[in-house]
Amino acid sequence: MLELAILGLLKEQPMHGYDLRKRLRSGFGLLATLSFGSLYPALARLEQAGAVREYSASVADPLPLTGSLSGERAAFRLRSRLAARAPSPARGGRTRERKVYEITEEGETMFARLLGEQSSRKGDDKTFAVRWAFARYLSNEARLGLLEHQRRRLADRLSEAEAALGSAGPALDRYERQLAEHAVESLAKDLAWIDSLMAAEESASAGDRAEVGDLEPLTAHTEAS
Amino acid sequence: MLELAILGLLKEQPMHGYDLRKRLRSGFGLLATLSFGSLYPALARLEQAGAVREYSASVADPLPLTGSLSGERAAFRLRSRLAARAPSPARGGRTRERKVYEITEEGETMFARLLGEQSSRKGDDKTFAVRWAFARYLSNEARLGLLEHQRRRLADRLSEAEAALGSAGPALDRYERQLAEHAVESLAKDLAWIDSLMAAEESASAGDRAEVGDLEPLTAHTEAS
DNA sequence: GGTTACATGTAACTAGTTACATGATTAG
DNA sequence: CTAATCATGTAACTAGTTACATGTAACC
Repeated sequence: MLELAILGLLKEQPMHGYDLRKRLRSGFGLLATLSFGSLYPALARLEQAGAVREYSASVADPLPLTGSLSGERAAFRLRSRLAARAPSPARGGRTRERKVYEITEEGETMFARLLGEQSSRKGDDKTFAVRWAFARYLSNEARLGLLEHQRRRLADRLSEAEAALGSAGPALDRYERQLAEHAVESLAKDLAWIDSLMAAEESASAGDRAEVGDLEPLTAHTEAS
Repeated sequence: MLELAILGLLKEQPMHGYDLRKRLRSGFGLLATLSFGSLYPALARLEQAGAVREYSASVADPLPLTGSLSGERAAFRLRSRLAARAPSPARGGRTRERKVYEITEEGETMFARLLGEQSSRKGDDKTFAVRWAFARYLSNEARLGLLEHQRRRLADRLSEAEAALGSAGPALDRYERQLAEHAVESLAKDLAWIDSLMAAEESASAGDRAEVGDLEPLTAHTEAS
């Protein structure tokens, strides 16, 4: 899952570890506690597997993290600029070695595989969150499949939680009951969220097929960005 | 955390592994996927540490999982009954070996330590959930401390998530935004839940001190079970 | 001159997972 | 008689964590 997230971020833009961690922590709320102790080994594994390539960089100007250049082109320009640089940077520049990673062709393949690989064992909520963050790389059908899968998981957990409240309910003390009730509420809300995403996907899909007029077309194309 | 949950359940009643797993899966929504591969090693570790004691049992009548006998007394009666049984059970009885575990004095101490140990590193939501399930074993102050700790964690994550939506918001695609917005909503809801628990604790605490009349005493003693 | 943020990594540990292996009991 | 459920366990693996170790650069 961490691999998927790293590859997805590197797909947008080459980055070094420290920035990757910042993006991972803020971008996906659920990876909020990611530490270097897991990030760097993960990068090493990805490099070993040929999914990312690293070039040591000693750059005077920081990487354009807020830049609008997209993917491959940004990487290419950055490499060119780095290659053209003198080995000893100007005084006041950032001389500390930074390993900048970029995704390879193999990495792109791996990313696609990890993103699509939904039926297999892996399936916690964080994994779903990471996949959904990169849902733009999926086909409409794959997105719907992902949502259906997650919906089933949540529905199962919800009925288990409801059953637990129903059967063991009277025997629970106030704290256990507070916990069980909150679990049910949270799951119900997550489920409703998934349903809203599915509705949005379905109307977007209907819109794509230019079938306007049967599914409240007002909401079909108000999607931003 | 698994250790804490196991000890907490065994504190109520001796049990064997299979039942322990059922209780863990249904009782705490968050341990829903617990597998034997982690449960049995955990029991072995606890036994090694002297926190639980095991007696091989070959019982014809199933353990009274729904029984109303509490803790020590139930364990005592069960042991007595087992000791009095003939070694070869009647035909049709349950001859399969079942290892019934019970908590020891050392285990009680360990449970108390694990339950109170809040400031240390451990701190995911599941850990909080397990602790809250056993909140009846904590003092009023300890309960409030636990809630305050969890509140701080959630508030931090919420402001991070809000900041991410605010700063990176415009650059996010629709899927990333859906994710970020849902994260903010979920965290806000969890935070509100913690606040309601704190309010309930504070009024219960006020009620305990017999200071009626200053904190809307109507809600102070409506707590169930 | 000190604190904070940047930057990379390793070692030991925590806490689980899936897949496999085995076998008894019960319900249809 | 066969499938489901009960019951216990091991081996190999996954995916992280904290604590340690090291140093640079920017800010005040």
